[in-house]
Amino acid sequence: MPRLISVAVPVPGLDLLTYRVPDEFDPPVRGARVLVPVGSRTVTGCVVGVEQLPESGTPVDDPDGQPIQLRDVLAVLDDEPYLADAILDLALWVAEYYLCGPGEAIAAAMPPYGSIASERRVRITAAGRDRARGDQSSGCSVADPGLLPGRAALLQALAHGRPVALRTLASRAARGDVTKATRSSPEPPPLGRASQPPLEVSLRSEASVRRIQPHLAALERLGLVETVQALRGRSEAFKSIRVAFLTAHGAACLDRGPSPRLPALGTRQHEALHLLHGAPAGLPLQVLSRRGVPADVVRRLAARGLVSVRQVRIQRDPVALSDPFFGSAGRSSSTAGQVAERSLTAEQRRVFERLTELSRRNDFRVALVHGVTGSGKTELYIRLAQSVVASGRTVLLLVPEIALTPAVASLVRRTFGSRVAVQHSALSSGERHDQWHRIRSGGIDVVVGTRSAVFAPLDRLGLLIVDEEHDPSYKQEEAPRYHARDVAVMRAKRAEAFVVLGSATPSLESYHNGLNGRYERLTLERRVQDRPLAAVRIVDMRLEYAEAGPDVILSASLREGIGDRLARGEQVLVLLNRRGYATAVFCRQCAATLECPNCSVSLTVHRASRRARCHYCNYATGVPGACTSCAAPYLEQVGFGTERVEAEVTSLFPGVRVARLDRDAVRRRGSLDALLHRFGRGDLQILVGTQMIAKGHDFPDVTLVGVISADVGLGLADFRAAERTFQLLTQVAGRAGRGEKPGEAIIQTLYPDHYSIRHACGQDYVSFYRDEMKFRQAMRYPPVVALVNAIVRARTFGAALADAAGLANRLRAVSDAYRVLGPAPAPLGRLRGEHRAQFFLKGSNRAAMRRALQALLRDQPELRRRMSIDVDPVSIL
DNA sequence: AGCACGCCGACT
DNA sequence: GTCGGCGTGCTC
Repeated sequence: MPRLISVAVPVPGLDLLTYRVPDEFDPPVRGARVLVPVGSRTVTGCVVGVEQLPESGTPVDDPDGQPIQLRDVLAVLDDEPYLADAILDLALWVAEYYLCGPGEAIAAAMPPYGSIASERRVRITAAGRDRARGDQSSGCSVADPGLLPGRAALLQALAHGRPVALRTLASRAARGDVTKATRSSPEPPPLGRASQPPLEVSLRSEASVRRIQPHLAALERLGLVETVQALRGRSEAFKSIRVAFLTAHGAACLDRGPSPRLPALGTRQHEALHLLHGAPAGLPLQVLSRRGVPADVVRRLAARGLVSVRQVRIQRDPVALSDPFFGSAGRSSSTAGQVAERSLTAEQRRVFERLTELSRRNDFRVALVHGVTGSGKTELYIRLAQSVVASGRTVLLLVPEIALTPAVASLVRRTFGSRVAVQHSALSSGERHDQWHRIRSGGIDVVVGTRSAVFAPLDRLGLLIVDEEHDPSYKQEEAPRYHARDVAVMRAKRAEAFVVLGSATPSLESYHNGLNGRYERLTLERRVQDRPLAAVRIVDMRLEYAEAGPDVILSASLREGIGDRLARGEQVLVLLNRRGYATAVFCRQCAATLECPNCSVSLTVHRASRRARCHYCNYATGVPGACTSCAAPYLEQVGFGTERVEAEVTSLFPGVRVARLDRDAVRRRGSLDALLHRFGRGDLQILVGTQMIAKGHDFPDVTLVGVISADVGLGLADFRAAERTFQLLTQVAGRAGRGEKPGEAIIQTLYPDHYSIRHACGQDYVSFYRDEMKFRQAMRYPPVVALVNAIVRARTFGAALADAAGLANRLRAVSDAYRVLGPAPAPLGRLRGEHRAQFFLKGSNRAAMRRALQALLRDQPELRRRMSIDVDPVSIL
């Protein structure tokens, strides 16, 4: 009787599928990977359940009760679980809680190169080759009269004979304008009303694949090309290097000295033997060549049997590569190397003792460490981790985004040596792969990583730390839309481990849980060494504009403040949470702004690239000289971003060493590290940037932080706008005065009386919490209720709204355990060419909300394509 | 997410 | 008719 397994496949929204295991296979264990057919392709799935075929009847029925013809597993890739039960179960919980498919959630827990999938490739046939050759020899550029030009071009692109993946072919076609050639008329679209805006097709490779598909089908029908299914994936993702060893024979020759039987050894060959003699573990060929022994010398020695060369698997080491302490930058000057020696303040000691006590109970608990910026939280984390590792359990330390990871990682590395692994998105796939396998093999005590590291395959987990737990980057904004902090808490619950959430500005959710007793609240009110918090000064920009005109960017106070610090050789951070040079291009004649053709936002001017760009879909166009709607030449660039502030600072303080830190400036790998390094070393005096500069860096020479337009974001239609603003201002003010010298923050705003700005100036979290909770209570927003956001996409706005209304009504009819709000236009009414409507579910009965949505998706699985559901949304924009 | 299928308007 | 663009449904 055939055995059956249920398998999670990496197909969005698909539930578990059941496959038969052919008798000749050993049945796979839960957590093993299997190669299975799905439709017309082959994918890597993960075994979630192993079952026996029922005695008779139909094992699996489709929704209409018809039995499904089960297919066979093609291959079993693992003898033992690839994903441990703990990880697999955690991923399945994520799928359930965040309403995504099990395969999607499991994919988030998989390392790079963990999957193999089939890929359709096309290859030219003999007949096709004849035909293509005919084209070339005929010499005329208008090829084969029997073939459309596009098809002839595709054939030419395949003429070399090797199978080509569709994606590759499509991009080649897009570049080589194969598809353009298929368009009958080369004339540009008529001017006037451009009803179809030019979607940036090249960005959507899926679309270009789609475009060539029918051409290929036609060529295949003609017998000119054929399709081959090839498995793609890397069998050996580990990196290996070639290492030379002295053989016994070689060693003997050396001992005997110059042997009459080996007269032809050159000096370099001798040298090589000597070098290898001193290195019993062998020497990599790379090292030998650096010491003057080229590879061919080694090869000759190997041919004589004096030396053997072996492939040795090595670990890529991302920490060593990007360790800022190879210089002397950033955190190093105040914390690194001092963790062990420095004695704790009385307050730190009290908190540390309590944390240690809680961690020793070996059960599930959550502590919220609410400590002001600079109160030494990182130090506590590391000491606590030490004590947990000493007790034989492992530690997972989550940090927000990559900006902080290298600094914290190398600090941790200094404490724990090589039993530390790092996981974050800026690592190459190869590095992440290596780190993942190191963790899984059990040689790791501490993992430091960003969001996705919450799935790190650590065993014997004793402690999970979520640093800066309020940080929005813990929320994944695409499927699976999980929140790493909440997944960490769930993981700890299942592993009976201890969780520490730390922040100077806790999320309202966590603080609320602290007050209601679900989390234990521990407070650090003072900075280490009793350093004062930065003095905060508000500059009312309404007064500034009245005095100095509407074009002022840096207020008189801020200019003066910067001048003072520069004179004293101190450093300055300038925050503006908005990228680019100008935020919009505005026509003074017809009042139109230059908008993205695909999204309902204005384009941002980037000066460096001389382009106007959409920050949502990446559409870019040249900055026009005249209005695109009325042709008037009176265009004005309004609003400003970091690029403009950088230019302003440069012109106000000629000769000052200033740099910009935002997503545009650090796109290249390693440039973020380099920039932070230069600033930490004092090569730069001023750093202008977005919220990236606010995140946890420790630069002791920064004594002034300036905030331009503190209210960016307050106007957004997001119920977390005030919380975000408060957090950002408090965090960035915390960057000042971390060394010997006291710090100051100057905050420019149009709303000096807004409570989030007022309380941030007083660095008064508790008052902010109280005021913000009044708003959340009144409006019934989290953490008062649970919130689910659903966005429905459609071709027209009317269709999106109508579909959303239908769904909202169905949900209302199912249960009254929650409220359904909407539908309404989504804040970004148009995104990437699609219209969007949204509705919300609010209620305190999460299970009821989840069940209703699950039922909806079960009954209308086609919705998956057009609706996205966000449980516990962090941003509703 | 792919991928196949089938409909429909445009054009030869 | 044929071509090509586009929406829809399916995947054990």
